[in-house]
Amino acid sequence: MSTKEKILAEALALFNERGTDVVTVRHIAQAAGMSHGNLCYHYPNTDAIVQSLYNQLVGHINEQITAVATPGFELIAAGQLVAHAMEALYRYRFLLLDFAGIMRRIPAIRDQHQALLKQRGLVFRQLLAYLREAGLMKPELYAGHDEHLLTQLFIVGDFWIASAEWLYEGEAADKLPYYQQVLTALLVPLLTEQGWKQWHEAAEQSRESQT
Amino acid sequence: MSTKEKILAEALALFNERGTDVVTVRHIAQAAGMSHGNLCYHYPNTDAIVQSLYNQLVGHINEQITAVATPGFELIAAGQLVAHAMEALYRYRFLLLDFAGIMRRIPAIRDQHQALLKQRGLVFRQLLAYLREAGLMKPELYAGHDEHLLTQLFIVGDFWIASAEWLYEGEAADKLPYYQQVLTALLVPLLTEQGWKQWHEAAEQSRESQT
DNA sequence: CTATATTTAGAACAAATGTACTAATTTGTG
DNA sequence: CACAAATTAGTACATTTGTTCTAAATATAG
Repeated sequence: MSTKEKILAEALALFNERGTDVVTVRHIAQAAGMSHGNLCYHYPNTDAIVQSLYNQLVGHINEQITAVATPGFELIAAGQLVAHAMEALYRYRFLLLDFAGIMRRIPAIRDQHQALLKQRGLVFRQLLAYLREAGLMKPELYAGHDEHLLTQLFIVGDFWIASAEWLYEGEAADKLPYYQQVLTALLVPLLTEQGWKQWHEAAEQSRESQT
Repeated sequence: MSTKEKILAEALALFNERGTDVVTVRHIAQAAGMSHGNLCYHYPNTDAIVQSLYNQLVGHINEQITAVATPGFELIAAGQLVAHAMEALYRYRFLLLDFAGIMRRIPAIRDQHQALLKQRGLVFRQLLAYLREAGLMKPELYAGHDEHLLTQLFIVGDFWIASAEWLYEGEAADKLPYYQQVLTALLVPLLTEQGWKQWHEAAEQSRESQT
């Protein structure tokens, strides 16, 4: 493991445990077993480290998107993608736990994240159109409901982590599957009977693939 | 306005604007036009101020609950209550924007908030039971969906503020009504036809009362 | 091997911060 | 008015932090 990788790994652990606002270059250097002078040679300050970790996360998620992407959209593939994305997000959870502070301090990340969500919005609208075309989803409940649903998906998709960190009371191993269910449960009431059937089949197949 | 009130007011403005992690007793004292020595006489540190502001918020919301509470549950009253609570939450938005940092730093607030959400959970389950008894809401979609819905309501109910702060792109005046719609849209797909009708009437009445 | 570039450790310094303390001022009360 | 309690301003100091700098150590290329 290179020095830079070591720094990022230790910083990630500290950020997740203590929060970006209290972790300093000296803390990270101590955890990584090096002088803080050396650490500042590689990364001038903690913001640069946060930026690198954010890039790592986006890289991981993009990798998974290209790995899972198949010609012809499949509900099962979509489920796997969401599961992988949520795992990655949880490994870098400090980014969303300290969301406001990071967005304020590091404008580059703020701009990137806003762009990311705009792109996600486009993909989601395509997904909705496909599901309706295939007769799997009901038409829009009222004018503007799709927009509301999109916002719900963004909020739950980003901030389930804060809920998981402070309010979840179940088994640790069930945590991520539970919040994946919470997220998909946003769509379930909007499925047609046919969509409901297909969703059940996909859920069973994913359960089989786990065991 | 007493000195303590002045301190709390200035601290609230600074916290909302800059975040709790960068605002110090000296900043607050300067904004309030007093020495930081004096400020520390009233509140030993910023955490004590945050705690007081949290208590203020809970106080405001409880006031509104008792003010709106009427014998026999009314959907209109519930809508007003949600609107008022969201307004109060938005005035104290730093509490939820810096959620993780505050929960970590101030265990008393963490415990209070966890207790608050447990209580909210009980009220919500009663609400669901009432709505189903009155034939306004469909039965549970699948075993465990009520639990998922409750988690969705908690996440959106707390973290719509972060979304509103960084991602909302509409008119500022429409911000709170928009997110109130997003929140209620979690329940709309679960209403029966009768519930749908009553919800429409309530929405019209609230629109009339606004003008 | 040797020279050059890279990496590392540690010192140094200014600025900011939390906290405690003192003395002056104001307020309230008999 | 007198006097005690409270409020307020300002000072002082140890600690932490970001940042820069120097010199030593290590690695790399010719």
